Formats: sequence, C-alpha cells, structure tokens
Amino acid sequence: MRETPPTAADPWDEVPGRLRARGLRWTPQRRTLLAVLAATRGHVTGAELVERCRAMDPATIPSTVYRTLDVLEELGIVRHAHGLDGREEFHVLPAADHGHIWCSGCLGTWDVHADEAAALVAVLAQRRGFRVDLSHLSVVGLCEGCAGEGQPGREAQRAG
Amino acid sequence: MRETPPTAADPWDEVPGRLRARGLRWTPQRRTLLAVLAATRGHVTGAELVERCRAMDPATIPSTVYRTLDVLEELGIVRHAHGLDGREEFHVLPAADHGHIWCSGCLGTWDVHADEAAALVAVLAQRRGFRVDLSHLSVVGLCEGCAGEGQPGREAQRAG
DNA sequence: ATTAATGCAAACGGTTTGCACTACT
DNA sequence: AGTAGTGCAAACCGTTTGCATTAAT
Repeated sequence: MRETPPTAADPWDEVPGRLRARGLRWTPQRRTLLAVLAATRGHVTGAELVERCRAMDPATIPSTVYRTLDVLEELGIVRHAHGLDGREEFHVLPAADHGHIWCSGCLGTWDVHADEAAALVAVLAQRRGFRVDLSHLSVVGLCEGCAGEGQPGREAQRAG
Repeated sequence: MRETPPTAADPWDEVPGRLRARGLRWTPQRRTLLAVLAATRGHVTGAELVERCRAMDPATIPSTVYRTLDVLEELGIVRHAHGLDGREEFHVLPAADHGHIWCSGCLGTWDVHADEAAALVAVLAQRRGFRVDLSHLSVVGLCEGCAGEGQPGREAQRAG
C-alpha cells in the first residue's frame, strides 16, 4: 500500500489542482483540513475532524469543515459511513477498500479486509446483483475479550 | 415443538408479566408502543415509532417512547442498529436473526439472511474470535437497478 | 470582476434529561 | 404508601442552512 501512485508522489499534492480543475478554490481552511486528513489513519468522526482542525487553527468553523468534506467526498477523496452511535465516520480513500468491525462491549474497532468479506460480497452479487460498498460495511458484535463476559446491553454502547 | 408453549401463545402477551416480574409497570403508553411494535415488520426509526404511536394516541410524548424502548431493549424485545443516515433503527427481536442491506442509490433496504452472512461470520470467528451480531449488520452498496446508472455520491444518501 | 468560500449565527432533527406530578402496584 | 413512569420543557450534540462578507481566480 505504499508504492506507485498514479500521478503525484503524494496523492495529497493533486488535490489543489483537482479542485481548481472544477472551478473550485484552494483556501487556507481547506489546506488545514487536508493536512488533518493526510495525518489521519483509519476513521474519524466529523466532530473529531472539526476538533483537530481547530487544534491547527483555532479559528476553524464547523460548517466550513463539513462543507469541505462534502466537496472532498464528491472528489472521491473521503467517504463516510456511520459508527455505533450513528455519528458520521469519515475515512480517507487511498486506503485499501475495507469495512469496520465494532465491538459493542469495549467499543474497539478493527478493519474488515476485503478477503474476509469476499464471500459475503460474492453471495450478494450472485443472489441479488447487489454491489457491496465495502468501505461502508459495519459489522457489530463482540470481540474475543468481551465475548466471554456478561451480555452487553444498549448501555454498553452508550458508555464512554 | 407444538405443544405447551413456554408461557404464552403470542410473545407479546408475555410482556406485561415480564415487566412486572422486574418490578416495572404496565402502562397505557407502553401498551400503545407495544401495539405499534407488534404491527411492525422489519425496521423502524425511533422517530417513526414516535409518529406511529402518536397516530394511535395523539398525546404520545417522545421521551416516553424512547425511555420505553430502552426498557424493551433491556428485556431483549427490540434491538437497535443504525441506518444510512445514522438514525436509530429499531427492530423486533422475535424475527429471525438477520442484518440489512441498504442501497445508497435508491435508499431501498432488504434483509441479509443468516446464510448469506454465514461465511463472513465464520471467517471473523475463526480469525479474530469475533462474534458477529447479525441483527446489527449493515451492508451498504448499490442494488441491481442502481448499479447500472451513474455513480451515487453523498448526495444520493441525502435525497429523500 | 466574478463568484466560490467563509464566518457567523441561528435552525434543525433526533434523542436525552431534570423535575414535579400521576398512577400503577 | 411507595416508587416507577409520565408529561413537559429545556438541553444536547452533531450537522446544516441563510446570508452578508471576504478572498481566490
């Protein structure tokens, strides 16, 4: 997952050009968000991104961040899914296509890799002609550690 | 498997007793919600349940509905997951254990049956000791009809 | 000069909470 | 009588929107 990017050495370097190619603009605020995204591994909530942007630039305004996320999603640079609590979870596209596992006991999360989901994807494609968006896949359950202990109820998901 | 049902013919008939057994109470408001749930197939959002209760009893108060849903979830009578837009999706337990497929193009939803997810469940169990909660599974992608047409972006999920 | 993007503030929508009151047991 | 549950209203939190202003092109 590290070699031979299509055009630029760092995919992030393309972004300003891609924006301008659409008549959109490259602003300091977008620069901040892109810097945050570039430093992000895995998934982040919208609110988290706002917070991290604010750390870089205290003048960050939420609406600007969300509006830019919309644009970036149209450009195919980020995608969003939903976490256990229903909040928006963004993740950066360049990463391999994968979904997420959520433990409703400890709230931990891990990636579901394409090969693990392959059978499900294949079955749904054959039986229903359904094309799974792996990046949006959320599998909830109990991790090995939590599976042993008591039944987690709704409250477990609210803790934290 | 036909004779002597554990306690009641209709599982809903047990509810008042199960509540009282815990020192909880059977109220008209809970009666309304249970009636709505009993008439519900598939999944419903919390807001939808509030609305349907209000149809039966215009005096319905949202907080009462949500509080009762919490109780019912503790009793194992409903479970919740999250839909495409992140809202709470409740569904009634007695139904077979299944997840949901969401088409991000047309916003349609279908069930993912246990056998379709079996391979995924097995892989995650073997490789990670993870116990999948099928009722919480959300698979997003494009249905057969939508897969042919143009790329759906974030906006497709906002439409409607 | 255009017009996309920003800042701000207010709205939104679903959900939650505090508290005094009601009513189930 | 005792206490779970209700109604109400206000708070909450993440996200969205309208609009006048700013700034990238």
